[in-house]
Amino acid sequence: MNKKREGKTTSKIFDDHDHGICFDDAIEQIENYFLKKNLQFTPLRRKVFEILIKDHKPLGAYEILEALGRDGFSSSPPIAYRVLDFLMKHGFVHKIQGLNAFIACSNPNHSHSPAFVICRKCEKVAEVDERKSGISFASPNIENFEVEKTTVEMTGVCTTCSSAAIM
Amino acid sequence: MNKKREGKTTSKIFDDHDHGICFDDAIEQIENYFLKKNLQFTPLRRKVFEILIKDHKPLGAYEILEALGRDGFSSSPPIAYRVLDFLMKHGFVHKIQGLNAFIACSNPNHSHSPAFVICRKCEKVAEVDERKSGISFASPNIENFEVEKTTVEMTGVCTTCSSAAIM
DNA sequence: TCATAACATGTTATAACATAACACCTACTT
DNA sequence: AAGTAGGTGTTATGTTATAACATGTTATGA
Repeated sequence: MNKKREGKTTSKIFDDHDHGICFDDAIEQIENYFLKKNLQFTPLRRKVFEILIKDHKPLGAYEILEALGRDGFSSSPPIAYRVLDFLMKHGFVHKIQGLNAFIACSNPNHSHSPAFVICRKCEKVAEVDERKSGISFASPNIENFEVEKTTVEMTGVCTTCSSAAIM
Repeated sequence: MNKKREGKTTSKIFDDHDHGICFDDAIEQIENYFLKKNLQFTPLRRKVFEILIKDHKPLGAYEILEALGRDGFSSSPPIAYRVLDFLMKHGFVHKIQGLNAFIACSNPNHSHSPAFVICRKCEKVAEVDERKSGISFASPNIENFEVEKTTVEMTGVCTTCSSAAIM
């Protein structure tokens, strides 16, 4: 999965991080959140979240179902969609519309209007912070329209892919 | 379809316009473009574009297929998807990811990275101009990542809907 | 003019994504 | 105990999209 670690320039935005820390942090965060809000962090919900945070890339609902099946859970479609809806509602999972796929949230504030950068070659996805990325959205209020949710997805090619291939 | 035209405040962004002018303009524009680029504006392509620009709201591929069928065209799925892909490639149609639907472009410069405002109640969609709307995207270049296409969709409730209903 | 290449459309079948509807179980409440 | 709410399981089906191949049409050039 991480074939290109030797020497090549890598895009900052897709930089690796310590999966161990990332994973543990994320689990702790979600546990605290559920505790505080008096929500059930059931084995199924935990497993779905773990599957997503482990892979750290967007997974289709049916991929998640396969993983669930391998781990002894039921794997009929509603199982995945229900849990995903629930986790999305609380900001721990986001849907990447352009890929019909789901990704664990990597943002500690659980924005409900994240922005994503998607490499159309390796399908890696990065959740970007407004500030850091240089992207900026003006007020979410557009002339009498109340914006509840903003979907922002930037598709292109990451440096690793563009430098590695003949295009 | 346009039940609320009497007196209520309407959201500027969804303001009505002269469909006749809009339609004619759009057809003329696309004709000119195809001519200039030496592309074929075939009856099928024309019809699909007309269906979209007439309705002036996002239509699902299968809705377009029904309309095609009613007008004597073939209505098997690939027909619609192929034409839609073609029209999208040239910027005359956009896909609204959040609705799995397609809409004719209302922007004369055929941006390939438009922004949309979507009312989740009436499902009206407006294509907004960066400048006018107060939305702004910074450079499409994010640290070594070449952005090719940006999807921006803002979902919420328009004034007409929020003032009309009990929510 | 006929071969051919490129493009456009037609058709069948199927893949991929998502939800409706109902059943059952558990935990908590009154 | 009966009632309610939340969570999961299951079957069936609905919706969206594409693969693969067949046929037609137009432009080009030998």
